[in-house]
Amino acid sequence: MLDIKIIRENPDFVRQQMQAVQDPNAPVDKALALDEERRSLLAQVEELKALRNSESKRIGQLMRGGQPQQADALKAEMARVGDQIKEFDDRLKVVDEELFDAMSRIPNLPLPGVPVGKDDSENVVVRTWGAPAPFDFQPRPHWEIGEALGILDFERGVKLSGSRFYLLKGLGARLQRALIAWMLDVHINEHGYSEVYPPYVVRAQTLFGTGNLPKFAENLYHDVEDDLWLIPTAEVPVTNLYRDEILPPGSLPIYHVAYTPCFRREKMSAGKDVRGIKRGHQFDKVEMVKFVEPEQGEAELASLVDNAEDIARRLEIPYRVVQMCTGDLAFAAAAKYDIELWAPGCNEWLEVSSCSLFADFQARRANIRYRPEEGARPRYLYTLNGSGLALPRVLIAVLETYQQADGSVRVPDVLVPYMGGAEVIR
RNA sequence: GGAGGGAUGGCCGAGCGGUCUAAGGCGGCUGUCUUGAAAACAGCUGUGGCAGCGAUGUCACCGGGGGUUCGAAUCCCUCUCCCUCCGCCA
Repeated sequence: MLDIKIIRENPDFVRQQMQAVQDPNAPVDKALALDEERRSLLAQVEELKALRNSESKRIGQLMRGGQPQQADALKAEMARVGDQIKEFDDRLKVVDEELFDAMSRIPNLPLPGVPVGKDDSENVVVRTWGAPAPFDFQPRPHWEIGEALGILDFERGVKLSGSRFYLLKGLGARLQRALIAWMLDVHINEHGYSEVYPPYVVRAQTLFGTGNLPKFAENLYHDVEDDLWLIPTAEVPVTNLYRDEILPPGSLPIYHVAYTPCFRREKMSAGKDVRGIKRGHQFDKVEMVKFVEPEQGEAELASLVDNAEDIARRLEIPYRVVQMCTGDLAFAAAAKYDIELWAPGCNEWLEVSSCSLFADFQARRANIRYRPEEGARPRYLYTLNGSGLALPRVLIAVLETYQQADGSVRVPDVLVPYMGGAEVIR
């Protein structure tokens, strides 16, 4: 959610930015009109309420002073004022709701440095690390490698849960567990994050705080009986940790890392990426979330991206970093970088991390503030998050990068201690 | 799942229709005293909206929402959460 004051004071700038993010129909002008109506109504109803407050006090005095006639006359008068107040309040409630709805549908403004572009074709590759090692055989895609090794089972996954579910077995399951444990350890021990184990099901209000509801409800699994929702990413519970709080001076920055499964219905991407384990309804992810002071936003984004890249570097898998142009920015993001691992078997770059700076957009929505110093007024903080990294795709990249001519897969050096010493999956 | 009890300011806690502009205490800040500190004493100490350059004014907020009333922390309805006991359970 944007600050209405920004729109009020720079309407032309905001309209122009809506063009840049390819959301020309964002209800900016509607919000402006509602804001004006709201303030006008407020001024009127508050004047009436001030009158009612003072006169009600006087009624009390008259009654105690034994002047019930005067009190009754005043009561009748205030009853009429009360009716007027009710009319204004009813109208104000409607206007408030409409304004909130309009504001909820206006996307974040991109940072000044974000390249302008209409869609993903104008995203910018900002750097590439490593070079694909040459193969002296034809590298195979992970679904072939995994099935041949007996560590991936698609058919039984479908039997249990339907399409887009699969099983990892034996050293495949262990490899994923090793990746999770190792990635968490790197972020905790070397990047300064503290680990969080959050609930995997949350209430609607929590999803609203991160912007997943109401706009993206169709991508979420929903338990109707208890009205709980399965999380689509750890970003949801972790960002909401400090919802409706004012963090005391000295709290920031806060870095959290969490491993959770993620659940997505993927109705919007039906038919895409059906092969392999690239896009399932359930996947695992290690997620980094930061709460920082506004002044540190961009520097924190840079270090967040580097923390994610570090995982790829340590795995010795070539990757590239792509900056989203204005037209491809997510709804809530002010700036966003993706990290893509090279997968030689499927012959494509796999998005394994998405690192975003939200500025105060989420903080405003979730009402997360901090007090810069003792006695100072609370300010909205800045939130950031990034995958570090998303699992099935890292698994794909490992299997395809480390595959050998005989169909076996070498275990990356950093993971061997987490694999009970196993150096090769065969 | 059953029965009962609760939710008030940073914390504890009073308040049960009008001086609530929320008692009192703790904590915090400032000042007096002191070489300094402690103690004592005095004052200050929530969040947000709107109007204003500002001083300031005004409104709202006692778990959330709705209602009764001239007037609600206080009465009524409803939801959420917490606690205690019983049952069940990894």
